[in-house]
Amino acid sequence: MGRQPCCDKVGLKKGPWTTEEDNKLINFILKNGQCCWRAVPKLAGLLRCGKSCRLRWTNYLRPDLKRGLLSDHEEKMVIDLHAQLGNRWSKIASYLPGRTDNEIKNHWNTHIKKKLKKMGIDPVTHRPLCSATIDDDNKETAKQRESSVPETMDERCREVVVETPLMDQSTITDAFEEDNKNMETSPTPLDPPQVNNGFFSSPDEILATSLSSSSSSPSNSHGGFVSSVDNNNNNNNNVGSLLEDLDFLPGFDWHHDYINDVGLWVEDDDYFKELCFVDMFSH
DNA sequence: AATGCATCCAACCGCAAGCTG
DNA sequence: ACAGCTTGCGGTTGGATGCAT
Repeated sequence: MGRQPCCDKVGLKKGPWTTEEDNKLINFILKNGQCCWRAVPKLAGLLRCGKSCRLRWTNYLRPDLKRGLLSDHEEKMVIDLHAQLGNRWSKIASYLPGRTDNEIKNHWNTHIKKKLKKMGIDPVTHRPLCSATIDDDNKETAKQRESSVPETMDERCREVVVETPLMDQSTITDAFEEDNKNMETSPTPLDPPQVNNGFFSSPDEILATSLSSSSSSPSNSHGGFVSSVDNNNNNNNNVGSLLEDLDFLPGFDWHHDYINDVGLWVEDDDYFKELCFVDMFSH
């Protein structure tokens, strides 16, 4: 027995939504909440399938959605997250409040991908492009590598030991800032965190030193500062931005691991080694 | 003004995961 | 364990728009 289609296609409308349809859907969901998308079109008086209604609501009508282009900061987050998660757009979107997976996916395909290529970075692997760029013949290989993105930090760490290091994130940041000079600038979405003498004032914040350095000096080749911020505090992303701006540790680069919600100063290729260290500490 | 091309993004499609009986 | 159903995800498409010629 074959699979039933998601909806009875006969007599159902497809294509762009009209204002009238939007209003019907908004009114219905605001009144009844989100439940049983299959039943929504019938109850809301729409000639659409439930899937189409769900998509319209989640990608366009939801009141908590941000509109407009992604900010520089959001773009950087997307790049960092993509480096760690691959094409898991919904997962990436979950770290960007008010943004949808579709929006991020579109932005990636139309803007970021192009920028990275222009900067000589492979948008699939986030590593410097070789002389041969990824053409159609190599797409399959790239796909396979992407599908094998390790789940845990430990796995990622193990992999990195034998692989080419990732592109220096500060290079990406600089290039993006340069590139974005010509674009419309948007204000930083969040207020910067309070910092006293280079240390965070909130009790939720910690500063830790590297495992590899029995001394706490960040000048150790594997040394780094780690900052963790309360999940409920939206300032976490700004901590990274702020420290980036501060030129806090000359010779070190600021990285943010959005998945584990930690930021850290690292030296060149030590990015994932440091992430691994953070992961070890958190378990 | 007309045409062709490139770009963008909302919406669609097919598949897989998750849930329930 | 299995089948059927719903929901969610990621890849892809095609219409709208902008720009160059």
